[in-house]
Amino acid sequence: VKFVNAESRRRQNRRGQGGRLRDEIVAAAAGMLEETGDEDAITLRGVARKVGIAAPSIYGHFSDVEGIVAAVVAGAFTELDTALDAAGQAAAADPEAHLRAVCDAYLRFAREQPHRYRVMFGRHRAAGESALSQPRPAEELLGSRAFNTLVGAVSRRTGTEPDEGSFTDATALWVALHGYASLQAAVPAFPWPDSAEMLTTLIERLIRGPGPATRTSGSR
Amino acid sequence: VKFVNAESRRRQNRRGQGGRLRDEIVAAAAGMLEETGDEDAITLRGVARKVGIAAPSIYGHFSDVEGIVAAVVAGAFTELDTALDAAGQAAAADPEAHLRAVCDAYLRFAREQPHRYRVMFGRHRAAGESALSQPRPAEELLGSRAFNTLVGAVSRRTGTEPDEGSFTDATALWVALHGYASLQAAVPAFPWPDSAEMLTTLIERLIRGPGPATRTSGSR
DNA sequence: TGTACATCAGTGAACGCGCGTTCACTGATGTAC
DNA sequence: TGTACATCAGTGAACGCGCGTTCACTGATGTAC
Repeated sequence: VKFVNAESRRRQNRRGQGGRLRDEIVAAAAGMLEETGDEDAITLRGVARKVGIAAPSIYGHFSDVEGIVAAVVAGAFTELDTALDAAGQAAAADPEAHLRAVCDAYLRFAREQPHRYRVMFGRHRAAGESALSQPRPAEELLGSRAFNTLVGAVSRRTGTEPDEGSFTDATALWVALHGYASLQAAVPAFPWPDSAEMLTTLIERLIRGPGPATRTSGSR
Repeated sequence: VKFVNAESRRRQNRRGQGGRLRDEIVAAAAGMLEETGDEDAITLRGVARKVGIAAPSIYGHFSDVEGIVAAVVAGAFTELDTALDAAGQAAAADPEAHLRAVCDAYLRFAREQPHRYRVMFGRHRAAGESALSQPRPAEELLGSRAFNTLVGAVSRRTGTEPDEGSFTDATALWVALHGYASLQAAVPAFPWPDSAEMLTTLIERLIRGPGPATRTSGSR
């Protein structure tokens, strides 16, 4: 009996192509998105042209253009996860600096790749889409690792185990970070505070520090 | 001398058309956007088909499809302004309820017309675009009336005149409202708090109440 | 008041273009004997 | 080791489609005399 199973049926990459062409397609699409600023500039023929292959060659790797965009988005989420982790580890010593570094990395990611960031969160997914029909766990979890990094940073800062409170805090912080990043890109004419100032305001107000959990929140 | 000036050169509407057709075009485009969820479903031929006119008839009112989208966006901003004002006036008595009503109206607008809302703030405008070339004051100020309504509601709540502090507070609140509204639409699988709960959290933490301006903000 | 004329909002046919997709194919790679 | 064959990633030509845009036009409306 030879090594015959589902695993060994996979084709090996020929002459460096195969798996590599797939990556080149995704990279070309990501480049076109960031250069043109328009996700509809990602066309099957356009991508093929940029990669230097014939248009039908795409079909060996993606069944349609939506699949390419999905791969671009998935790659961007992986990069975001990595960026937040790296920033957090670089400032692991001090909980306050740690949280701030993670938030700062989030804003930097959005600022440096505005269009990829926009496509990550700008397309409205249907509510039941991921749950019904095909269970696509990878897609369902997109961004959850980054969010967990944020929850961890928040709970370290508040000096608690990750719990409901740090989840609520991290949600509020995420919402504010996303709002700042996307509005700043969409409405550059607004007199925005710079990101350092904004981060100070948001973290100070949204995240409970360690110690007694009292908070002055208005006179009522 | 007859009444000859720039004003009187304007054509009068023929048989109810003219100005009315322009409105029908914008309404059809807005409907297509909200129905399909895709701003690129707004094509010149598609809009003409929906209105029931020949495609070239559009050119009498818009020079290109981008002009139609711009009109849809401008109309949406006017509606948002109106909605926030109306909600504020309906709850004018109590400053806390007033602010909450304005924020609630903002979230409701985004929830009820998710795609129009997305297009309002989802397209990245170039930084110098509005300032350079053609000065388009109307476009430059899109959304500023709604923001001013928010600043006013915040300063009433904090019991101050609109100043730098209420501007900062309103900015933080806007950022959070936008982030919540757009992320909820983009990532419906996330376990979002409902909007009442989210509003309570955000207003409580981001807006200073009246009275002594002390705030507990962590131990450092 | 009547008539000839100017205006102009909207039409219908036609165009060239880039798109996604299909199809039979090519030719290098890897394998069975 | 050598040879015939199977595999399959990628090709090039061709298609039908919806698009934006042009052009000469139509026909109702309003106006000058």
